[in-house]
Amino acid sequence: MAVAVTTKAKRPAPSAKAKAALEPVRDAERTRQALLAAAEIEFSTKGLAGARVDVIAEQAAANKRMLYYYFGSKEELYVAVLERAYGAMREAERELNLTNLAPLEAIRTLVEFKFDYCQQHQQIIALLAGENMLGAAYLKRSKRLRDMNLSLVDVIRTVLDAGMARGEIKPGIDPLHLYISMSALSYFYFSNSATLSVAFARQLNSTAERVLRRTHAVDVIMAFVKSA
Amino acid sequence: MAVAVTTKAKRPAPSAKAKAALEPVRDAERTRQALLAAAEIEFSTKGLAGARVDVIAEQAAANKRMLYYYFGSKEELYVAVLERAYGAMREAERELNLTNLAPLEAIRTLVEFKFDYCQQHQQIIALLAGENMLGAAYLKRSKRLRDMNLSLVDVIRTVLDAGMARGEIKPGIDPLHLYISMSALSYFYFSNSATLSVAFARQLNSTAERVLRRTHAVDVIMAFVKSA
Amino acid sequence: MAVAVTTKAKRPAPSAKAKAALEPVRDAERTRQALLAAAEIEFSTKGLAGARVDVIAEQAAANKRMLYYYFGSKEELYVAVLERAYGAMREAERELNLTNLAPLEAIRTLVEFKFDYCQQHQQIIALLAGENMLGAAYLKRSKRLRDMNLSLVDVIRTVLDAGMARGEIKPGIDPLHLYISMSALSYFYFSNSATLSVAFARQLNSTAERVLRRTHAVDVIMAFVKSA
Amino acid sequence: MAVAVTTKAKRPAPSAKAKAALEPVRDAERTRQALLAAAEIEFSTKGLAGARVDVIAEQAAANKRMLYYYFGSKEELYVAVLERAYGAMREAERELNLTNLAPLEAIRTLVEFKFDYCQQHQQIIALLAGENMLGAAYLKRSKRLRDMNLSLVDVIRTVLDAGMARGEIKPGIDPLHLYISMSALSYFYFSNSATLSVAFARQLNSTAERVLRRTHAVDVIMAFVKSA
DNA sequence: CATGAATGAGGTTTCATTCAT
DNA sequence: GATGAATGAAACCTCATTCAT
Repeated sequence: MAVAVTTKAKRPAPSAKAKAALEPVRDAERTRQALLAAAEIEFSTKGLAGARVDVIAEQAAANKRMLYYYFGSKEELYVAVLERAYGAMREAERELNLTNLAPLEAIRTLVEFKFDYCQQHQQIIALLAGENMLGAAYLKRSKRLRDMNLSLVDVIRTVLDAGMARGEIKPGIDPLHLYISMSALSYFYFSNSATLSVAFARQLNSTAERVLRRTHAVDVIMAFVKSA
Repeated sequence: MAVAVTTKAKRPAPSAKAKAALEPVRDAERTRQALLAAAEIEFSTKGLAGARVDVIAEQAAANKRMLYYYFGSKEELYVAVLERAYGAMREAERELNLTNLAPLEAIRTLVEFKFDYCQQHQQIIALLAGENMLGAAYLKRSKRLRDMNLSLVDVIRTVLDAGMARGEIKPGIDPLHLYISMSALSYFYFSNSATLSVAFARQLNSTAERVLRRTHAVDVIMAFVKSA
Repeated sequence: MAVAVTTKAKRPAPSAKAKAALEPVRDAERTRQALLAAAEIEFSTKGLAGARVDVIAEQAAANKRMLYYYFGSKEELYVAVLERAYGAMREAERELNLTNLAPLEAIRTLVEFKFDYCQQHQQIIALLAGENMLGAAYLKRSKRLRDMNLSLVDVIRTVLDAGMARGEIKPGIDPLHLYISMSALSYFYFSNSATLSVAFARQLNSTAERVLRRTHAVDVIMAFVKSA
Repeated sequence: MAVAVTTKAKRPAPSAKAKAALEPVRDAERTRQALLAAAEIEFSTKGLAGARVDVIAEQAAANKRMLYYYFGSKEELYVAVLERAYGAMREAERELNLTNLAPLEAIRTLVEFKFDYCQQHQQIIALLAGENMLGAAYLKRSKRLRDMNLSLVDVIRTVLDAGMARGEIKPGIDPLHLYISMSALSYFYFSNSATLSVAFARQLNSTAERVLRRTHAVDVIMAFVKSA
């Protein structure tokens, strides 16, 4: 979804003339992006092993050969998808500028952001689920991904300290585990909604349920961080 | 035949008569269980699509044909694994007898139970992750699994009501979402430990880290349910 | 040709009953041999790169899957073919017992043997030609082949020494280069008969021509070794 | 365009006019030759089937499209390579002027020439080996190659007759088979040096070994032709 | 109940070749 | 003359499954 938009945004429909002059790539980039987008869907719904190269090519309206032309192999395409999705998530986190907000406001914002990002990028959740099943083998392999250090934890630490100084946030909170909890409350809801819905015979994907969940997640975290 | 000899060798030679009557049954069950155990590992580490029938048979020290003899197909074996793992988890939850405890104690117990169960059965987490990627297609298909209704939510509701009556637990908590949060705080930590460890360059699987996490999970939930 | 004979020789048409009892292999060995035989033809006429796995399977009246079942990969099958052909050649050389003959007789016998073996196993010539184009990469890789040390050179040395002692053979002949020359005179005639026939517009494969060549090869070597 | 710039850079900037007229032709020929050279290496090391069009183009620093532009197809390029190499060899033989030499000197010269040519053009040996595996199919197909009749045999016949007349060369030698033997003694040594080196655990490519071989080849042939 | 051999459908990958610029 | 992108056929290989014993 967001991917297609991003891609489109890159080429502001050039005139026929301009195109001839400025576009040395024919449609290389477009094809690449189409393959990535199709692959993201395929990998996130079927996993690395279950994904089919033919399906990806077909969905990208590209030739199967192109997939190898641009990415080398199914696995390398998978890594490319992972890198892009993971990188985008990190990038989004980095752009939050939480330190500009009041501490409690920053915490609330982050929880809501996590929830919204999960909702808007459910493929990433599935992608990560698959990657975790494989022991993060491909994430480890990718230099680009390993290097994306999560400075967000530092930001959280700063926020917690500021809140403590103000007496609004209780002391002794581990910023990493707080981050994990904030992620967990949203991620798990989306990642396991299928089995949960069956188990509880309650449609957890509904809009009403989501509103409920978002509020709940915020409440849980806020109750935890506030000083008594 | 050589086959019979091999089989016999496995345990103290019983009388010829007893052997004819009892042995095949027990060995059959043993083979079945070996296949299930091997399959659980294979499916939970590779997913349904990535799992290999040959590997399962080999790991079970059984013949591939037996797999089909007992389970019919790879998918049916997968469902059997799922049913067993999921059923066991439900069974464990049912045996908790939370209503015998004081409300806050019951909540704490449940959170700790969730954490401990996740830790002790990490294959189930991976299994569920895979199943969720597939939209819970097989869980839906299994009559046995659909019928395992989660009465635990009712138990939680009862506990919450009792706590409210005592003034120990704040009102307005949705028992289902509380259950999801309790699960999430432990499940996510285990299910995503591989990618989280890479992302934060911090070994989240260590014993020290686990102790930390368990306490943290309890703290988060307790802070949330307690009346202000 | 010889291959098929060898294979057949291994199973003296058992009665239906005996077969059931004695053959635990179903047709494993037969299938393996059929694949090897078909592969030898395919590899020797098309080379490793040009050979087609499908063709080999079809010619062996086997399923393509069996090829991988027994040999693992096209390359490993190629090595198996090479090992068998090369090993057989060495074995044949080893069985010559040249030291029992008078020196000059031994030399003549060896030249004639080389010629006859080349004629009877022209696939090996083509196989070796292909392998040499690849820099003997696979021959080097095969432990079995590397270990087949050519003691024949030692035999030749012994023969030359005996001949010198008798005054029948001239001194100073390098046994290795003599062996290479004996091989060359026959090998080259067969290995290059296709291009030579075109170049000289003379059908070098004819029986008449072969008789001529055999005599010629013997004459050249005998003239060389005899003391003046 | 960038292309023109690159091209220009290759040599001393000619006048604009001259450039338009002369450059394309010369560069065309240069590209053609680069492709032929790269193809010779590729075909001689991998064979027709194993050779890769991409590799040839890349090694020639040319575009793959050019390969098709100039040669039409991989096979036609192969034939072009074969024609060039084979033609050059024949041409070299033709320029020997053996009839100007004394008979025995002529024979010796030819053997040495064969050896030296093999050593200096080992790609041709590999090329011919590949072509022979294919039954000389492409050599047959090429009109140019078929027409290069090997008049050398006639020269040899003349030399032999002259030698016989002088009483220096023994009678009854078939000039074609003598030619084949002279070729064989050198060709086989080079064509099979890879497998021979492995088989005898002796590095046959060394300079010392080559000197030995050259002398040996001459000795063998001279011993054969000389009248007793 | 158990096993090794066999199979066909389908998966990933490679290749020579051509198109559009 | 030259180039990067694109293609379809076919190559090698894998997999779940079944047969014959």
